[in-house]
Amino acid sequence: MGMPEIPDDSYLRRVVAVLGAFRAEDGEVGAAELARRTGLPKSTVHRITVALAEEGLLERQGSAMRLGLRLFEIGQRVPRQRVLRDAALPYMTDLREATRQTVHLAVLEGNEVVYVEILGTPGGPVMPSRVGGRLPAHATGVGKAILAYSPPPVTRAVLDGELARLSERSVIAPGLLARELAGIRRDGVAYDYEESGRGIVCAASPVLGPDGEVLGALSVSGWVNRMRPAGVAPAVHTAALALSRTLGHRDRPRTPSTGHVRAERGLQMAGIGP
Amino acid sequence: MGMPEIPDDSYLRRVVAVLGAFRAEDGEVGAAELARRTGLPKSTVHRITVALAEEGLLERQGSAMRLGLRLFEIGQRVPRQRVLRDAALPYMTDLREATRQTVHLAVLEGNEVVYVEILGTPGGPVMPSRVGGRLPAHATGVGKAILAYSPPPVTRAVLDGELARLSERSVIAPGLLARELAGIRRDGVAYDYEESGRGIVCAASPVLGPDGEVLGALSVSGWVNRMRPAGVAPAVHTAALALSRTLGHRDRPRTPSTGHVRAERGLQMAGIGP
DNA sequence: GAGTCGCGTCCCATGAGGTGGGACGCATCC
DNA sequence: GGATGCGTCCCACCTCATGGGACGCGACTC
Repeated sequence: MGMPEIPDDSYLRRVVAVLGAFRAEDGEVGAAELARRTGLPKSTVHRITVALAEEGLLERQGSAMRLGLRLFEIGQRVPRQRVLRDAALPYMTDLREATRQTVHLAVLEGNEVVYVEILGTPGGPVMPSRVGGRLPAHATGVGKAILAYSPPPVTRAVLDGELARLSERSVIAPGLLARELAGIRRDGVAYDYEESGRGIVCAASPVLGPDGEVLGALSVSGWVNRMRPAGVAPAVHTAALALSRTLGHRDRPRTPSTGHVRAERGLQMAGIGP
Repeated sequence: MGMPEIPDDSYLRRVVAVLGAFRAEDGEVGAAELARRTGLPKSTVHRITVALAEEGLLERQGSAMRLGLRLFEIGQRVPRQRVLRDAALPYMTDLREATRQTVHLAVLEGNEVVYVEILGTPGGPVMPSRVGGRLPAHATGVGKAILAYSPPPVTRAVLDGELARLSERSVIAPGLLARELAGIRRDGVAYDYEESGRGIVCAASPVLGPDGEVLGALSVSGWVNRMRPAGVAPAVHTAALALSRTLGHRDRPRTPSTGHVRAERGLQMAGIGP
């Protein structure tokens, strides 16, 4: 009866668990705290942190430790974010210049979006988003834009999963969300009316790759009483289309099932680099 | 005779070696290529990459693999870059606005600087620097600014180490470099006259923390015939001083040995928060 | 079409090394 | 002084990483 103590061990899993135990807010953390967060024996955490520090992935200041700079270096080499960010940055600055609002660039990972770059504005609202941070895809503008152009299995997984609410206006009804995604596919623009946070609205558009696959999304966000989503939508849409084109996209954005998709080749946007 | 085959194994070291084998330029890499770069047996690399993919640190597209988005997420949580970057960004945009040149933010790691943030300009030169990339500290403006305010042992290690040349004007004479660092301590500004790359000049100033310890450096770079380093120096110096003040620095920047240094507490800039 | 090369994958006997409960010293707090 | 938390270290057990080699595959060459 019952799982035999979870056979799911392996050294690497524990190491990653320790690294993942560091939260975005905290700087230095003690070994005991890490043991508590990971559920690993104190002794094991101690040994792992010592080993990680030897490799430079962790920095030890006496007995307190924090994530090492080497992790930042490696993280900046991740193609999914680097290629997209490098290509998108000029368009993002244009977008901020034109709209005077906060500009977001995000990609999808599972049921969530990961923010790759954010260009803020001096007087803008404090967004719940952080570079490298995650938010439920269904409750954000960028997330809905990506989901609308994702392969059916991906979209279905989100619709069938748990739809958490970020604010009282978050759309958490699967049917309603599915219908909204259809509308986004038709317009090429997704809206967020205070669904990700109080007082924050947003317009977003998908960024498509060479084979019509969605790579991420751009968005413009601002205070509900200082920005009209429909007003900035053309700018966001245009910027996303232009960015898609520089990334090699040829067709007009359509339903993923339409068009001549060469799915076998995958993203293969490897050689774009410097 | 000679080293007995390097007893220096350990699983973790190999795992980190595999992750480090990914270069900034390349997107997807094969297992055989990784084995070649790391010097590890093909069989070992295969097993490690499979394990890494299970943890999400690597993404496998068929048989090709690339660094996973999770590494980017973790990398963005590294305090050394996050706290500094968040605090510096406003000053950096001001600096770019005022000078219309490329602005750099970097920290020291060993004998090299790691670039934390770069604000480029449309018409500016292509710099050898990349966010998350490394360059020899002694051959860059930011590097010399940091070294000038670093603890003696750190500076000595660089002076005694190998001083590689990035260009024909790189300062690679230890004595000359030491004298230049003394001048930087006096002025609060470091210059780079085509020492890091052809046609590129730069002015840099150190960013100091609460206890007078150097956290990093700001710089402004541009074409040698379109920017006068001495002209932008006051702006860079001012921005660095202002940034240092927001980070809790109280005294005027002096030689690290001067002033009431409370070194025991270390950086401890943990709680500055999100 | 036979040969060759490089690739990713898988197997398996060996032993290196990760495991974790527990002990220890040390601070801090009541 | 007792209690609680911390980081560190030890050591007998046994899991699991090791890497040489075999295999199938596709892409070339002669």
